[in-house]
Amino acid sequence: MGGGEGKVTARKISGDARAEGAGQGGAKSVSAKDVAALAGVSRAAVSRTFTPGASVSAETRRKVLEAADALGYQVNHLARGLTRQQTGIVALIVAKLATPYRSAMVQALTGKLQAAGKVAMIINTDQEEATVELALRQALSYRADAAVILSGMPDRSIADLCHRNGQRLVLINRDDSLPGSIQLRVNDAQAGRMALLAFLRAGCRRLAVATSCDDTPSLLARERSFLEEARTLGLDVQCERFGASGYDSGLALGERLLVRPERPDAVFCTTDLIACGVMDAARQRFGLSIPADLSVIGFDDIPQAGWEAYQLTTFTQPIEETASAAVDWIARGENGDVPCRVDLTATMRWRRSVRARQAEAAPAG
Amino acid sequence: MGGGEGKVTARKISGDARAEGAGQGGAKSVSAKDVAALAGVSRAAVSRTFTPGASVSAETRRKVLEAADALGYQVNHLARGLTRQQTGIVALIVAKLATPYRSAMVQALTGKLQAAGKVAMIINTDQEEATVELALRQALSYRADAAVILSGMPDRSIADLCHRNGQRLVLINRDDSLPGSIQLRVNDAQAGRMALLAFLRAGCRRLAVATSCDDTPSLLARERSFLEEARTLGLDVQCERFGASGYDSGLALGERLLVRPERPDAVFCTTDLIACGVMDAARQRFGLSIPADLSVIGFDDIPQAGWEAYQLTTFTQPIEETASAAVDWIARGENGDVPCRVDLTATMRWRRSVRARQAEAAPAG
DNA sequence: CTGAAAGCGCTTACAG
DNA sequence: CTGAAAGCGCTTACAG
Repeated sequence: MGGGEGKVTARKISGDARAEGAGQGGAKSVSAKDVAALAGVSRAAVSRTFTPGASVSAETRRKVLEAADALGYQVNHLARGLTRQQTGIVALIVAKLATPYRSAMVQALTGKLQAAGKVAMIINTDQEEATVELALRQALSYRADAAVILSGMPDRSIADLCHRNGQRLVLINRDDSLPGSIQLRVNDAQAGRMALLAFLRAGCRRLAVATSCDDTPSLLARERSFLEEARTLGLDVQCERFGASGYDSGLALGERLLVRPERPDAVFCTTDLIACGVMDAARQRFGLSIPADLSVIGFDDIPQAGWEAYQLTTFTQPIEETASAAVDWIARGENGDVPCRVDLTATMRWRRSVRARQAEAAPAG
Repeated sequence: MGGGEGKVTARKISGDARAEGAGQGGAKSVSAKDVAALAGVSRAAVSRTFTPGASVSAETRRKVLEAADALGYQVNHLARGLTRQQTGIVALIVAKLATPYRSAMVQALTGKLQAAGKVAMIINTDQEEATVELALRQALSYRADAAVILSGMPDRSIADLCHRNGQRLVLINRDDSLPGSIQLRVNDAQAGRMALLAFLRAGCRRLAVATSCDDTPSLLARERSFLEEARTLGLDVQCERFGASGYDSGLALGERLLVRPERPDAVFCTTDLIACGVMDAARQRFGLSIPADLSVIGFDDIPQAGWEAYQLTTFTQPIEETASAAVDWIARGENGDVPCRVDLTATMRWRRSVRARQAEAAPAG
């Protein structure tokens, strides 16, 4: 399964002797018992030394710490998790992790989780389908205190299972709300409307939206709100939908849209990646110039949107805020039978892909 | 710490009752004992049912499975890890996860780990410095079977601690070799030489390299090999070094290089991100055209290198192969007192940022 | 094939 | 403050 082109050459390195320490194979690690023995105290004493707020005398503590250090002792969080009611593990369930937006979110989440004394376990759902359920079961197996769902949507029964087992759920931009979970949402719908208005103010009249076939709640909300606002204003919008929401789809979408007789002069892309593709198609394949011939607005504000070659006007995802809200809720650990919802806002980031406001253009002929 | 601009509005959702199941707070999850009771068998029987290859009669197995399903039982991997000598957890130690190359590696690693029945725990070392050691200690706390180091380099003493505790180390593009570890390396040095030769064949004569101040082994090897090969051939190379290895540094590096009186006609960038920055600086700030006025070669083959706006000639990192090699070694679980090394190769990917071969140019005046 | 029992490494009332 | 003991949920020889 791992094949590919890079040639692999393995060889043993002779040198370097073996580590001084313990023998062969899966070495047993040092336990509290060992430390207790060396320090001349009880196992309980060493446990207390490593439990913030437990009562140990300074002297005992010193002896324990010394012995622990000498032995290289680390408290075993697995065993601790078995005893206490929580493990400190939080599962991040995610597909297509290498995408700019996703990886930024995962970076923020792992960093903040760490700062809060938790640790992230990542469960990759790229593989087979219908795996959100499997992922959640795996999280359950490791007794994760919580699971953060970045991709896919668990159905009710598995969510209930999590809830029954005390595993809390945070749903990022998913639409259902589930018992014992928190739902983090961004203002996708508002963004769609703002994009439309921005185009109109710029004097654009041949409107289009480019989106993918991934029907995530966010993408749908962006698309629909743009369309609805247009309908309200009695405007026509050409809508093209294709593939996954990546750069390549953007390229294809750009081609399809720009080849039309009624060539759009503005396109709202539900994703920055799509927008970059659309821009490249416009420039390289149609010789168009942006924003003079075509205005583009994206969503996400991935790093590439700010690159000189794009300078894309877009909506910046509140990644830090989202991650903070998730981690705070997890760390707070309230009983959470009542579903909770937090609304975050993606704010518009003006760059140079929308032409400057200009007088109402005469209807293009 | 998590502040920022997005406005946050939280509110409770009233509806939806509470889940039918267990009561308030950190619900206790169902254990093998519960299943055993319901199925009318011993705890050992349920354990065996979930242990591949253990001996259970079909009838017992059926009863157990039925009860387990009814109760929503999941074996507790933490408890299992306590008993068996391994937990199935592998720690990924990484900084700057949101970078294209890093996130692709993490995606590959998590996917393959999962396929091999392991699970990835990610330890983010963005925060404070000197945290590789802390990260490794955390991995030890969770009794990770292995730790994969993508960023930073642990010093000898902590590596020994890992080894003594039976935690195996995989080092991706780090230069030291450590006991009980595997070292995965890519042919950076060869790449540097190939890049130089490619420029020469294209007729470029005013050579430069653009790199960052991150002194990772890989970056250094790429830079040095390019420089040395040039020296061997008696050629001069302008070398510019700046910041971290991202797009912004590339922009700055491009400016610094292109403003020089002896303007380079070829620049080898130790990273694709830097290359994209250099290309944008060349085009947008100097009105240069690529490859006519300037040839560029990068390294990594991140997705953006293939975007129409760049079409960057680069070296593609053997990400899948690297991840496979790492996971195979981890899964194999050999005793590993002897350090092991695997050499992978990044192959050159020709695109359009190097001008076509041309007759030896008359020495530019 | 199956169950009783010991053990993995920790924590936490419970006495002192 | 401190230790002995029970318990967290599982697995694995050991007998049967």
